[in-house]
Amino acid sequence: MSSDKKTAILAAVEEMVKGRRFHEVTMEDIAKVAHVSKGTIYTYFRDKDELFFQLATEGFDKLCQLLNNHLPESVSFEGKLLNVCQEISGFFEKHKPLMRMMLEYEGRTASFHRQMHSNWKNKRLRMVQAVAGILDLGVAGGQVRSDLPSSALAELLLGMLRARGRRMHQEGEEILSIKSVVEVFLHGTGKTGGS
Amino acid sequence: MSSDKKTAILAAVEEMVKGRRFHEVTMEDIAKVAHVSKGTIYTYFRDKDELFFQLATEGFDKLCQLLNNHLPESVSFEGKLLNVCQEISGFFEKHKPLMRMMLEYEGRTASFHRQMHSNWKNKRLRMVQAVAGILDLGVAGGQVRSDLPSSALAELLLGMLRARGRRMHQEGEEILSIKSVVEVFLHGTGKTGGS
Amino acid sequence: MSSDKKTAILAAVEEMVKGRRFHEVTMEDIAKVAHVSKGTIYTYFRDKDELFFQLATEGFDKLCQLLNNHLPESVSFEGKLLNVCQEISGFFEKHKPLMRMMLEYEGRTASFHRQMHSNWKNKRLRMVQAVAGILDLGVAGGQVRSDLPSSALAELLLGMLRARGRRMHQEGEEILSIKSVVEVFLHGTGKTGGS
Amino acid sequence: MSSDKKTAILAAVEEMVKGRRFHEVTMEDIAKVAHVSKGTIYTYFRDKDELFFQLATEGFDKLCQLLNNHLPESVSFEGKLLNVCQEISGFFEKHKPLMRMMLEYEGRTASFHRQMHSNWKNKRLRMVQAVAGILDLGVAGGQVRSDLPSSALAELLLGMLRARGRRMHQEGEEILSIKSVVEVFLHGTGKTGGS
DNA sequence: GATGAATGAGGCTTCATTCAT
DNA sequence: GATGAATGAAGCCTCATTCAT
Repeated sequence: MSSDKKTAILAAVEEMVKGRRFHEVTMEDIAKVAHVSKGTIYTYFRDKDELFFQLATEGFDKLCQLLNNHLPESVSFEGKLLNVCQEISGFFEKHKPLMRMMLEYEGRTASFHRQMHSNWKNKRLRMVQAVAGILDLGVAGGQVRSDLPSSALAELLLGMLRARGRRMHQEGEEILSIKSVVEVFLHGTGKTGGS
Repeated sequence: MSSDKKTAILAAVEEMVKGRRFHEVTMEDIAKVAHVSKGTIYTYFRDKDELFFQLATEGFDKLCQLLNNHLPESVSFEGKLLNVCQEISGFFEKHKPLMRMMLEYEGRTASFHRQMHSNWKNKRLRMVQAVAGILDLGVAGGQVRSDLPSSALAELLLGMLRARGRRMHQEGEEILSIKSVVEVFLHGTGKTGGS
Repeated sequence: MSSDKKTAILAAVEEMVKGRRFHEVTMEDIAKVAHVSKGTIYTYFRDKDELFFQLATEGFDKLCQLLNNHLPESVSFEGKLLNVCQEISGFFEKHKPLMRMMLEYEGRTASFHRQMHSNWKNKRLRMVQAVAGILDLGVAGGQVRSDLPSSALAELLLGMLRARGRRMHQEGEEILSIKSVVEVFLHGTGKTGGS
Repeated sequence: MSSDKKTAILAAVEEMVKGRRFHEVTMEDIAKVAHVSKGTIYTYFRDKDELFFQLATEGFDKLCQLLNNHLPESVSFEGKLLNVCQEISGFFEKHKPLMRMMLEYEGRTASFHRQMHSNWKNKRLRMVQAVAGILDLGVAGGQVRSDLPSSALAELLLGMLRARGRRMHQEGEEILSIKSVVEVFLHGTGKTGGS
């Protein structure tokens, strides 16, 4: 039951972060949306920063879980990779404001408890490793080059997916499919790169 | 002379945005760093939001200027693209906190003057088009596939560069070079993708 | 058993009042130090004010008890008075923070239950009377002047002892002994005042 | 003009401290009584503690000033001492709540800026020395014993005056006059002590 | 009786903004 | 145009108190 309230609070923040910046979301409003009292928030979170940080961190956890649970949906490596990218993109889409928030924590060394920062780095690393793990399958199978570290390639792939998520829709129309992104990632933009 | 103060104010904000979030940078501090009075800031900017927004917007302008001025430094398309990517990466590196700030404005439909938002979209579009313009050279020269819109590819490339900028350094060591990123972009990660 | 808890709570407050002011001692902390739950405190005390007030009041009771129990330790009046003053000083020393707290209630007509205030006055009066009772022995024996009310003289003596307690130690060294205070009280500061 | 507001704020606090404890006087109320805005208080005082502390400290200053200005009102030492004691008592009477407040700071080592505490000790010392200075006249003139430090005697005298101030009035009637206190101080309570 | 999670009024403080000089 | 003292709305957070278990 106690965990109920914590969940409700986090959900409220995630909801309110849409279209608002950190300082535009007040504890008062969060309490109202979460249907708890202001004081209750402080039972579960030391302060506003920790609350937001925990939400951001949870994003990584959820994504990791997703990646670990949905791996074996295809036999071929390319199929697996596409599946994974679709999951990731869906997650980005669904948690867009959360993602934005998480980005805001990037490189923020100051203004945070030391423990928070290391926590952040660990969780992010684990998420990237989950993607790199998929790419390693491709390396083993000979479909992915081995001269570059798979974690670095994973970062590039994530960067592409994020870029796609940001801009690849216009007035409801999809400009660039996930399939295309994966294709570009695997074979490049060169003329001969088509499948 | 009046323009001097405006510049000083913007410079102060850019300086202070390092490691601080919007609500952690106060008008008082800005005035102190810019060596102007608090009231003077309001001579040049309607309010704090406009001040920050103008700074973020200026980032795009500067990058556009950079891209337009430094195009013809190489003869081959690949060389040109590498040059451009190096410029962009350098810019990202130099203005990292600014970039983070700009991200905060992404997808923010609410809480902004209507004019601000359209201004933002225009400037960003122009920046992407500047990159896409380079890619068009490659399309014309046959080095880049034409079945995907060049602006979309430009976004992907920018996403990769940003991802690299975020994580590709560890303890001073470069994990992934810009050259590698361009290579992956042009030829993909497939085994045969090497140049 | 129930009285045990009440005692523990009062002891906790006395402990915590050292170096902290009323509003710096929280019910939460008291509960923790007393090893009871927050709610339990309200079983024994109506509210925080009553809790603190009862502690302050207890101080007078304890002192009265002390004075009544230790009277007949010397035959001569001067000896008795010295004994009493030593007891009082020791008590002041031991319960210094409590004494400070009690001062806070002096002259506080507002913000208190009517009953509290009269309770306070009664207890204080009884304490002063205990001291005046000793002085009456001196009056009867001809060692103390009778033209001034003994209760008034008792107040003066208490004031001197309190002043001594506050300042008469410096880096462990005793500047003014209790004996000297009693002597000044009895014979004044005049040149011929020595015994 | 700026000093005007600071004075008004301090006056407001002194007014409000009557019958209220520290935590019962709110910044909101102070602002209201002083006819300034809440924010203005923070232009002149770092926080609530500093505000109250400065008021308490000012008490010593005022008293010192008083003592230094009113010395030469009588020729005889006894007359001078009586005059001084009357000044002090009047001051205690007038600033009773302030005095109580000042006492609350006694022995409070924790919860204060280090500088505050040393400031406090200095000011108090100077005040006691001002009284001791008078007593030194008596020592020089042979009216006051020299075997006890004059500063210690000054503390005792102050303690007596404070005790008198606290309790020597009852329903408008004066129980113990200042003259009597001085007399007791000079010649003691012994039978032969009368002047 | 005991507990401690929940409450929410209210405190302190900050800070964007104004405006008289 | 420049200044910075003054403003006061509004934010974060605390903590005395209650009450269901």
